[in-house]
Amino acid sequence: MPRRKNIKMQKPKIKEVKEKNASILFSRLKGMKDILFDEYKYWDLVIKKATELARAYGFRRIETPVLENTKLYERSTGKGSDIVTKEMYTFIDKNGEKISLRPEATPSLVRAYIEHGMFNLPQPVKMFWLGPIFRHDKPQAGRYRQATQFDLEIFGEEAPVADVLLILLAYNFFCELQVNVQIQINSIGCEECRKEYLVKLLEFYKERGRRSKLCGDCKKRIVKNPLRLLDCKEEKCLEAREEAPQIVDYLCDSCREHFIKVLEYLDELDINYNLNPYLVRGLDYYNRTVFEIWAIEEEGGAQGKLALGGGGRYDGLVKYMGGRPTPACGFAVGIERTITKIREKNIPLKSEEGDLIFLAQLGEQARRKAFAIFEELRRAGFKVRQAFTKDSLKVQLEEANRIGAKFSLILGQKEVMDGTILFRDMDSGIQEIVNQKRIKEDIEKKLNLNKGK
RNA sequence: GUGGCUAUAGUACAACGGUUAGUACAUCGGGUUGUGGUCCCGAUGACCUGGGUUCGACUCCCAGUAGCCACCCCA
Repeated sequence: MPRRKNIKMQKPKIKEVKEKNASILFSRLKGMKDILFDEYKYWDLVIKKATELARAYGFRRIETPVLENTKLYERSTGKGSDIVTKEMYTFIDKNGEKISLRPEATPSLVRAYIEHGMFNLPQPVKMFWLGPIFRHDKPQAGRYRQATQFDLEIFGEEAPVADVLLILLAYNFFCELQVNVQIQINSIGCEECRKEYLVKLLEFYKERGRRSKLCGDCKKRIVKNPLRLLDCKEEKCLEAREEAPQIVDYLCDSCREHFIKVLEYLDELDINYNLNPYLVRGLDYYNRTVFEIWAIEEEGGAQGKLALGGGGRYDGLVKYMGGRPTPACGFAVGIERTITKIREKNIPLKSEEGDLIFLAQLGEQARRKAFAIFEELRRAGFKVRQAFTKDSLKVQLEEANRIGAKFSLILGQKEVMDGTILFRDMDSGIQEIVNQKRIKEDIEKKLNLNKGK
């Protein structure tokens, strides 16, 4: 027993599982998830939709390494952000370099834009990205330590259309997957107007002792990151917030104009949005337009403002990261959360597979022959399935039934002898004997007949 | 980091302070030797770990661990 204690202390993540023969198995790490067979149909659907839409809007795919230098995130995501201070998987590489598993996509994409001289490409550069991100957060509903994001970025376009294009794409993504969402949108202005606003905001909180009524966190925020005061969900803070000045009233002329344009487009496109003066985002690099995509609760679900995606404009980041001054904006969608929503709605998914044909065999000789037939049919483009590891016909037909095969081809000793094969209709159970040479033509004919029904 | 709830076969759930811990689905095998979907029969398979209370704990208590959920934050 003391032996086990030692193991536990050295490798706290390894969980022992008792088994008959006392072998040790390893279980998943906290917050990590296996995607099993049945769930994959949702992934296929969502990823296909994401890729299709991104291409339709002129975005091109890019992938970046899972590991990056930690400094990349410290500089872009922000040294003060929660992501960098407490959620990153960071460790020292064998060569002494401090590296991190990517907690989000944007920094890598900014890096790639600069590193590959993409400012020499025709602007704007529109890219999409699909892959895992890692955050050492405490897992709960819709939150994993490894999550998958669908991310889009537009570099080199200052016009409000770029913001709108992203929102439109995101919105369509969810609509077409039949997930009801609402866009939450706000503008947090540029450095100039935000500065002015923050002065007003602080004044407001100092008045009438409002400050003393805030929750502990907010008392810290007031010094460190006052914008986030608007974000707090504590009741007393919500109360104080009610009469607080709103940033939209303090935007400078160009920021206001930009924001109004965005909203005008959204109105015209009939996108369901909510102008949310309290929406600010946690990452340091945003300016002007910020938005989140919230799932609309189906029924009675009082709370649950689960963000399915979020993004905004970050005009200063590329320059800050060492590139040329380049306006940019982007957004990310959480794939796992999207899938959760789709599953909640119980929308029946059509299976991607078409008409399946099952090839059964009986006896060693038949099995050899069946291999050849299988290859021939497969190469001809038929969707043939088999269970060559099984001997009994009963088991094979069970399998055929399980996968929903339209027809089964049965090849036994007798059929091998006289060059025929049995053709069984799985719905009716009617069988006929067919010449092996005519299999393909016959399948074709039957499948067509079947469609006619 | 803070708080709440839970812990029984692969999955979903039961039960009990005491002797063979049930049920459903799944899995495997059978219902005469070459025929699936229904039905019938059978088999495999579980009490998170440690301590305490007790004559006796899967059951009660405590701790640990894990999972779920909420806060925080976010996708």
